[in-house]
Amino acid sequence: MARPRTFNESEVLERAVALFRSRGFERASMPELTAHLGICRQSLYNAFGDKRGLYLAALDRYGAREIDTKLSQLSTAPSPLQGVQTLVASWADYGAQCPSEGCLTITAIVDSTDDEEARQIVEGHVDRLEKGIRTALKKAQSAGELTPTAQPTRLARSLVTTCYGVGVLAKLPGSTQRVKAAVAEALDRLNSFQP
Amino acid sequence: MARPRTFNESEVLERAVALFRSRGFERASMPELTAHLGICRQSLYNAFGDKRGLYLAALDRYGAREIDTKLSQLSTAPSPLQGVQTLVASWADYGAQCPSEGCLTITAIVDSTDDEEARQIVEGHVDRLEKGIRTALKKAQSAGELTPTAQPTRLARSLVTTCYGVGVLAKLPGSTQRVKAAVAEALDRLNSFQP
DNA sequence: TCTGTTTCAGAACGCACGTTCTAGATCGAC
DNA sequence: GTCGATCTAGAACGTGCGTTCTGAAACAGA
Repeated sequence: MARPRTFNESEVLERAVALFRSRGFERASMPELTAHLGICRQSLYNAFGDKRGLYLAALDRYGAREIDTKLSQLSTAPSPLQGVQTLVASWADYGAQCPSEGCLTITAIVDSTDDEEARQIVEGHVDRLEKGIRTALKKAQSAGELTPTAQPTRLARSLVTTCYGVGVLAKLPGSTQRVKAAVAEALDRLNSFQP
Repeated sequence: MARPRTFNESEVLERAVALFRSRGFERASMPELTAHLGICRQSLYNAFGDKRGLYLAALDRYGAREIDTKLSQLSTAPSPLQGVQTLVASWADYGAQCPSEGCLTITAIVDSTDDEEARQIVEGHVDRLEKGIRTALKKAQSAGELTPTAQPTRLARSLVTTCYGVGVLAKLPGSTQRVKAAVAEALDRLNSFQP
């Protein structure tokens, strides 16, 4: 009876993510969105309610995928500490990224301060990243990769802060060296707790 | 012949800074601006050209004042190292700030990616902060407050990144502990280079 | 084939925006 | 007092926005 959806909602969402990343929520207009998403206005409204609904869905999709990617570096590493090292080192890649591919989470933090729902979505992603790092650091400590004097919780919190600092400054073309330095310092700090 | 300006342009600019901080560039509408600035539309256009002109002026004013404040902590301290320590420690205050008082520099970095002029303004401020810290660290090293193994340039770059990471996460209500941890870690890292 | 939903293209809606214009009041300089 | 620029208040401009509506085409299930 009912005709199933013909367009791929997941692909549409990914394209929305891309546009929101490069244009932001306000500047990404509905005409632009429909053009890049490959579906007409009406289908978009049927699927996501309105522009903000699409944005929240894109925000959640982006954050989940981003954090998944980061955390997978922890689980696939030979050891917990090496996992964190790999993860932190990978942040240096942000320095070489195209400015139009900035972190959507950071964008949302900055200009969705008055959108409680958006805030909760991004806060969830940040928390998840921090938790993943903290867990890995605790494992590393238990495994003897870190000295007992290391403070996994504090370290994890600090590393997350560095991560988002890198995410912001990477948007400034002249910050390549800053990003590299921040990553190098974070790694040195981490390694200073090795026995 | 000519009648001098009656309103205080400096005060107007400060009020513009406050509104742009809490609302962002796009959301701060002209009616809102004229209401909060205490001058009428026409005067605003005469003085600043247009909305973007006012924004750039506010951005520059904010950044200059912000960096001035930070750097003054370096110059008034008993020693170069204590100056940096005081400066870094003060970033923890961001954690307790009202969300509507976020860093305008960060806002500009995030949603003025395609405004070359705005980008240059904020890049100048970031550079100035980094340079101030680097100079202080070099002085500290020369004075024997830091070991010869410390790398002032790299440290300064890393600290600036931490500063802006703190600035972003401070906008998330649940980040008080993260901000504190980042500051504490940065201080520990700094102090680890003391002879 | 029929039926009912989805998709499409595009027109149309109301609204808020940044900006410009008009006209009168204000006030320092001459 | 006169001149000329500045400030005020408010109407009005055009534009682009998000959204809704219209009607026809596409297409899966009965």
